[in-house]
Amino acid sequence: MPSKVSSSLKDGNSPKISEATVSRLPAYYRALSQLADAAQVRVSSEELAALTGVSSAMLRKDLSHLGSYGTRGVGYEVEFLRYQISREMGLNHDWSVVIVGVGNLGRALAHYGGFGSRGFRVVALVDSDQTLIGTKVKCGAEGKTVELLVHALSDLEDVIKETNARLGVVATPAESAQAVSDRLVKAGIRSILNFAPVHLSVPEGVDVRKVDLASELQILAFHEQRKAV
Amino acid sequence: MPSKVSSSLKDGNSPKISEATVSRLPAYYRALSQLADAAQVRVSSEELAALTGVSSAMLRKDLSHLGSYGTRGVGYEVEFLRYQISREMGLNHDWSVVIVGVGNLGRALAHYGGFGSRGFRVVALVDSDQTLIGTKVKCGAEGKTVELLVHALSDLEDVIKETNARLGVVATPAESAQAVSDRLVKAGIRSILNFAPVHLSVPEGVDVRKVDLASELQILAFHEQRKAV
DNA sequence: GAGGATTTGTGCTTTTTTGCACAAATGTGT
DNA sequence: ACACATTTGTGCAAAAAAGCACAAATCCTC
Repeated sequence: MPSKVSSSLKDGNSPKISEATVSRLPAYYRALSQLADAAQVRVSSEELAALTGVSSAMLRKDLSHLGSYGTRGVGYEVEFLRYQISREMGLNHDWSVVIVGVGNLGRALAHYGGFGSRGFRVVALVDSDQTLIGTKVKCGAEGKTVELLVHALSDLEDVIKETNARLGVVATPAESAQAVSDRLVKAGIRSILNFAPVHLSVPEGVDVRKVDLASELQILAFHEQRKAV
Repeated sequence: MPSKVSSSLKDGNSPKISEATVSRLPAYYRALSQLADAAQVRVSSEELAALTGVSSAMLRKDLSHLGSYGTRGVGYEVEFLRYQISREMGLNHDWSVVIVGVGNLGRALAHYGGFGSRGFRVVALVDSDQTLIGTKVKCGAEGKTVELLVHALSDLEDVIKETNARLGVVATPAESAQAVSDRLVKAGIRSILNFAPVHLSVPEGVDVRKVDLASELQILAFHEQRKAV
């Protein structure tokens, strides 16, 4: 409990880390994991920057916001830095994820191995399609697959309560996304990853990140068109 | 048709439109399509901003970069503005997409209906898995599904040449992503959408956009952790 | 056709993000 | 123990993005 004077910043122990930095931390974390797998002990800002596609100066500044974890003239200890980032981002414990919408995308997400290996566990699948409810879907990558029952959308609140899910993934059609989002929020979810191509309005205090596949292609198309002389 | 002098900007017809603006245009486009479907004729910056989750001032400034397509005191003509954006982004003609990697994610992307309806056509599937090569995979949403043959990775260059694909999607495991990217570039692809959790290095002139599902969850987890008091 | 109500387009300010350059700190070799 | 080669951490400058506020333009009513 922070009882100290909160300097001039928000609260006691969150030194306010910029959004741009936060969005790059996962890339650093991934690269460090890769280096650790290769049994590399130390890494320089230059090398880590190259692996993640940022400038070394930016990397150093980003990391400096977490603390002074490097050694001048030497570099960073791979394992130590990786741990510090994971701690800062709350990846030292698993996060439970509920996926709403078990269509093609929802199933692909459930299967996706990248989650499990990076601190996330899909604990529940929900859909409104009567032909899907009650069926079982394989979750997780090769290592440890689990079969999960598809629950009815009407049971959403109970499912969230029972599984203690903290993160919600919306993989429904655009039409139902806002309604699903509302129910997720009502059930206590305050962090949502939205794959539906609509903007979700949520109350203050709830975070939404949007992944819009078609938008990404459109942005590429825009630049591609400019290239053609 | 505005044939007037192009003010004092860069070159003849590319008035340099900021990256932040470009990244928001797809959202405007989608919202306008939605309004058009609902047969709405006019829209104010306030309304369109609400639909897309930006401030009305920012929306107006974004649109002003494309040209002066609104009418003061009235708003914007939905269809007209939609057309202007689609033209600016090159969505008035279809873009051919080749997907490399036909795993869970690749298949989900192939199925994904959002592409077809927004100017993109998946024209080729490629994989290195011998058990997949030669099989057929359904592409596109309900409306018009097409079955596509999965080609061998070794035929990548030919496939791209024959299908005239301009956009490449990398949906392979992290290990093979860089090699695939290199070959896409060598085959003439200059716009890549990367779903593999690695940074792709590409030569000057090639654009890469990255979609990292686990990263998105990690960013949410970071904020979620800060919420918990 | 004049006045009032809207709503866009944009100059200016503030904030955020990136980039540069170098001092401070560490290790090394003699 | 001392000069030297590295490499981090960071103050400051530049650039990009976001936000504010209001003049300009349009429509509507009487």
